[in-house]
Amino acid sequence: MRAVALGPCVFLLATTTPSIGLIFSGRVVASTARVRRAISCMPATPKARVLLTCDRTCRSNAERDASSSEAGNRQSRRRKRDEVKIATVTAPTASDLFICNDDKSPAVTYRKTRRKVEVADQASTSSSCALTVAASQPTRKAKTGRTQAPTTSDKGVISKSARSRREVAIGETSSATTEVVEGDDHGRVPAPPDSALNATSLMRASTDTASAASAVLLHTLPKLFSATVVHRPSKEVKSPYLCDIRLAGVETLTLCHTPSLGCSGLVTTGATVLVSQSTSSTAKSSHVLHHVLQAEADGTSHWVGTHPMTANVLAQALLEEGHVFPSLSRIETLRKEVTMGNSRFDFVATHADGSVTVVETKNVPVADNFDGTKKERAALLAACITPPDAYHKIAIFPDGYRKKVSDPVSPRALKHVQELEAIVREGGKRACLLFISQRTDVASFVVTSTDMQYRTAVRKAGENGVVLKAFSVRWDGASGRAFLHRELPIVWDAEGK
DNA sequence: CTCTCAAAGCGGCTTAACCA
DNA sequence: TGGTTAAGCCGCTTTGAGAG
Repeated sequence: MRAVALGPCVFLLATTTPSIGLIFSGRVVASTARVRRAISCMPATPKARVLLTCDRTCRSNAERDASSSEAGNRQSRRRKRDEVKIATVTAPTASDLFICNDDKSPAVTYRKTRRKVEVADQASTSSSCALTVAASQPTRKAKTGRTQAPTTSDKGVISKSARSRREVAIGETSSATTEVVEGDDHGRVPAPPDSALNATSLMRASTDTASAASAVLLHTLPKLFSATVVHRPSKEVKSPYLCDIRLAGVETLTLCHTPSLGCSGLVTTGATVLVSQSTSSTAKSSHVLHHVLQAEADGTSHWVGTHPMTANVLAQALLEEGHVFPSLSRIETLRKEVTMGNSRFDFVATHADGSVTVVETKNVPVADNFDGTKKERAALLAACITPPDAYHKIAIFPDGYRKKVSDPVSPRALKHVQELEAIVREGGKRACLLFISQRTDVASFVVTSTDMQYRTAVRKAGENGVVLKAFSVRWDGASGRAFLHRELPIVWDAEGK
């Protein structure tokens, strides 16, 4: 295959045999992996059109699944993957294999680069339609897409980011259809007029996009809907991963997936939340919970991101944009979910100078004015200690349920730290523990003193060379946009060191 | 009190199967 | 035989129920 000679052109990716191929000028010339490599060889191409489709004559995955024992979830996921897909990519990279479009929804989102692709001329046929790229908020429908299955040649490899998300943020227009909750620099939003927190009242249209435009956009979620948690776990399905919510303006209860479960007490009865519609046809719930509104004593409130997977997406963006390692050479490739030793680490970054950094990300949803046990807090209150500034809380990790006080909150997290330290000790690689707090009311980060096993392990790892970083992220309410807020200092003692 | 199990959803990895 | 994909497995996340 003459990959380099392809130039700006129309790619047609189609399954002809059970293999997926690249059709160029109507002829199958390559398989998926070769397409990836072909695209990676075209850095000078300003724009290419990509059509992912499926030859219905071949035996589909759905048919295979129907005859297998595992017919449920995967069958649906693969059926989606087999649907016709149309997309265009600007300055294509190896990771720009596009996904999922159908004739009802012209919008396409590629999950890893989070770009939205729109069909400019909907009247066009699939083989000749003109397509344009728009860096704006993906639609809910677009999220249904999935990437093509990774090939053995380049599993999990994400190419260097094609362009800065900062540029994307600046280039955004006001075309987004969802209403926006604009907060101040702390991400605070004003309290509603009545005492009951009503997210709908907070979702006023934005009149000032300047602050958002100058910020570093890290991620954009699909359209979000306001709701209130009624039961968790759900009364209908007794899984801790599901809750009953009441969507704004809807009387009946709706089943919602809560991937972070109770999120240390944040997602509880009465909580105001933002949810997206589930895109899985096999999911038991129709919606997925993303943010919870945390009220402050002074009447303001903050959106707190609770979705643990989003923390990884945010971490990826921070890594790719050079915010985590500003003094190191840029990251060339970023592999996700890489198994090393007995653990699987979130990212392995290869820098331009050939050095390698192993990164483990932790979502830090919890923040408080005080890090300690309930007993210690009661003692402080009894001593009439003045409450600290509500907007200078500490992001605290970990904070979770445990059976025994002597147990670590998260044995896995402890294992990860110890293995990161081992990686540094072996030499040849850098290791980093990256904490992501999806809230803006925090001024610093601590590893909780209520889990001394983990705290000691992290501190020891840091002393032995593991890079410890913490960032806070500002969520723009219902617009679903996440911006870098600040890097948080990691505090170990009362002197702030 | 302690331990085990299960719950939903996502996505990477391994192995088997298939095709040119 | 080499290349590629499908199928299945597993890790990850937190909490509550039930058994011993």
